[in-house]
Amino acid sequence: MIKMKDIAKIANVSEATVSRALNNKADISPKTREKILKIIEEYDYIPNTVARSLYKHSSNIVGVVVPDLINPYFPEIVQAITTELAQKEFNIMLFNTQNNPKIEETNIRTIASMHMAGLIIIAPNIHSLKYEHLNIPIVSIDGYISDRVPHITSNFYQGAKLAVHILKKNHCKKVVHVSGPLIYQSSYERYNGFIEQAKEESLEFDVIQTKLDGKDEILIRDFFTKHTDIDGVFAANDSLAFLCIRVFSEIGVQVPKDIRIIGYDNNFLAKVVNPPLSTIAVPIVNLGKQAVTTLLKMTKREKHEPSYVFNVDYLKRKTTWD
Amino acid sequence: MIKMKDIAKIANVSEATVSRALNNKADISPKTREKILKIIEEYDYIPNTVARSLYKHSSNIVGVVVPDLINPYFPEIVQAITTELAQKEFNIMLFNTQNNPKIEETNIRTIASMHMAGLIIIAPNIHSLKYEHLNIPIVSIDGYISDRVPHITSNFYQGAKLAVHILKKNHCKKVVHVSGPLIYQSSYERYNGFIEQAKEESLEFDVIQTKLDGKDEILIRDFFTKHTDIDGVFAANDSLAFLCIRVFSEIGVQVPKDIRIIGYDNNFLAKVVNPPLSTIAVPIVNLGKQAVTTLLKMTKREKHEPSYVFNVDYLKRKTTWD
DNA sequence: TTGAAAGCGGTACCAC
DNA sequence: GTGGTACCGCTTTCAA
Repeated sequence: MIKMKDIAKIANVSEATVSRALNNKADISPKTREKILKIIEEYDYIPNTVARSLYKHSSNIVGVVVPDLINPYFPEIVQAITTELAQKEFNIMLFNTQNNPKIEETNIRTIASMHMAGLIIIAPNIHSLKYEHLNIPIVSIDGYISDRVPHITSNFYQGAKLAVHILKKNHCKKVVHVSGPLIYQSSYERYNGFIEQAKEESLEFDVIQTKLDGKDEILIRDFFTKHTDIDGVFAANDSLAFLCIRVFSEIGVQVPKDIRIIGYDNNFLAKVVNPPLSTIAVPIVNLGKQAVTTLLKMTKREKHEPSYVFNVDYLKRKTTWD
Repeated sequence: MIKMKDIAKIANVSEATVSRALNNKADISPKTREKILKIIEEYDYIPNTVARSLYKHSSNIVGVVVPDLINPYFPEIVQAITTELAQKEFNIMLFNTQNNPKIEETNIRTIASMHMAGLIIIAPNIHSLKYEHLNIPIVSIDGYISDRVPHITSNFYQGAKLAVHILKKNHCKKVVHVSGPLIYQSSYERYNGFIEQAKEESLEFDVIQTKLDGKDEILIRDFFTKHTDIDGVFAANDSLAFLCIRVFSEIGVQVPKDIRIIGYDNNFLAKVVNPPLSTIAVPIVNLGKQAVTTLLKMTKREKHEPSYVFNVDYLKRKTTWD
C-alpha cells in the first residue's frame, strides 16, 4: 500500500507538504499543491484514516444504535441516516442492541475505544443514559435520554390522539390500543395520547400490551375473540396493525366494515399490504436527516436546535372510511 | 482519557508489560498480570483500538455492503450478521449502496483507508468486482463475484423450480413469475428456474419484469387486469408477493381460489400479513452465520469452504392449498 | 512556503 | 519475565 512517505519521495517534497496538499491547507504554493495532487491521483494514493484518527483523536465514524432491524421502521430510519451521512463523507458503525444491556455495555467500550465522531441512538431505553458518559456528541431519535441530548422525534402523543379522533369520526364506539412494548418511550406517549383522547371523545376503550416475546399474536387473537364488540383499533406500529388485520381475517371480522384500524409509522409496506393500511404517517426520512444535521452541527460545535418534534399526518387508505 | 502509559506508571511496570497483560501473552508472570489487570479494571482503562489498528494494519471492523434496507430481507440478513459478529467482538461498518456506482466507488476508498478485517457483500452487482482489488477477505451473500470470493447463498434455481412444482400441484395451468430487478443475480437464477420448471411441467407461463422504479405496482396491475387466465404466481420475493395480493384484492381476484401465489424469502412479515404467505423459506439466519464463519476463517487464514449453498423449503401457509 | 521532528497510543522485537 | 525503544502513517508545531 502506497503511503505518504512514498508520495513525498516521488514529489520531492516532505511529508508535511504532502499533508498540506491533501488537507487543502493555505500555507502551500498552488504549484506544489497541483504537483502533489497529480501524483496522488496517478498513484491512487489513499490516506490511512486510522493514522489520521489516532493523531486527531476523532474519526469520521458515526455510531448508529438500533434496538432491532426486524420492525421495518428501524431500517428505514437507518437508511435515511446512511444516505444523509454518506453525502457528508461520514461512515456508519451499526450497533444492534436487541435491548440487551450486556451488548450495550460492550458497545460503549467499543465506541469509547474508537474515537467516534458522534452517536445517533434510535429508540433509546433506560440503559441509554450510559452512552452519555462517552462525552461525544449524541442525538437520539424517538426517545428522551437527557437534557443534554437533542431529541429528534415525531409527535407520538398527538399522533395517537389524532388516530383516536379519526376512529371516532369512523363511527367507532369501543376502541382498543395495541400498545408497543413499554421499553420504548414512544409506546408510553402513544398510550397516553390514546387514553386521553378516548376519554375526550367519550369512547369506551381498552389496551392490549404487546411484549415482542413471540406471544403477541396469541394475545391479540385471544383478545379479539373475547371482545367482539370492539370496532376500532389503533396499533402502535404498522407491523402490529398487519398482524391484527391477519387475526381479524382469521376470526371472520371484516375491515373496515366490522372494525376500523389505524397503524403508526407509514412504513414501506403499509401501502403494499392488503388492504392498504390507514396509518399515522411519520416523516421517516426527515427524521433521519434532521438527526444527522443536528449531530454534525454538534461535532463542529455550531449552534443547533436542542430538540425537534415532527408533526404527523393521518394517511387514509383502506382500513378506515374517512 | 487514561492510557497505557498511565497504567504502566501506576503499576510500576513498563508499557510493554501492560500490553502483555492486556493481550494474554504467555511471557508474563501471573502475579504481575493480575496486578495489572486489577489496575486496569479499577481505572476503567479502555485500550485505544485506533492505535492498535494502526500498528497491526488491521481493525476489528467488518464492512457490510447492502443494496438497500427497504426490502425486509436485507435488514434481516444484516441482523443475523450483527448478532454473529458481535459475539466475536467484531464491529460492523454499514455501507448502503443503493446500487449507485458512485457510492460504491467512495465505499471502496473508505474501506481501503480503514484497514477493515473483511467484507461481506450482500446481493452484489456488476460493480462489486472492484471490491476485490482491496485485497482483504471478502464473502458474498446471494451473488457470485469471482472464484476467489466465497459465495454463501440459497439455491434460488431449485427454489424457483420448487415453487413452480408446487403451483402445478395446486392445479395451476398458467403461471407467471414476478421477477426481481435483473441487477441481482438471484433474479436471474429464479427466472431460469421458473422457466425451466414451467416447461418441464408443461405449464403455460409468462414473466413480469419489475424494476424497483416505483412503477412496479402499475405494471403488475396492468398485467393481471389484462391476463385474467393466470392462476399461479411465483414472486421473486415476499414483498412483491404482498403487492400482488393487494392488487388481486383490488381487481377482485381471490387467493387462493382464483389464483395461488408463492413468495420467496420467508421474511418476518410473510407470516404476519393477510393472508399469511406461502413462500420458499430461505434460512436467513444461517446464511448470515455462515458468511461470518467463513469470513472469520479467512481473516485467520484458516481453511474454509469455497462456497456454500443452502437448500430452501416450501412453506405452506394460506396462499396455496397444498 | 517548506522541512525536520515530535507526537498520537499502542505492539513487538531485542537485550538483559 | 521484564524493560527500552523503534515503528505503524499521518498531523502539526517550530525553525529556517
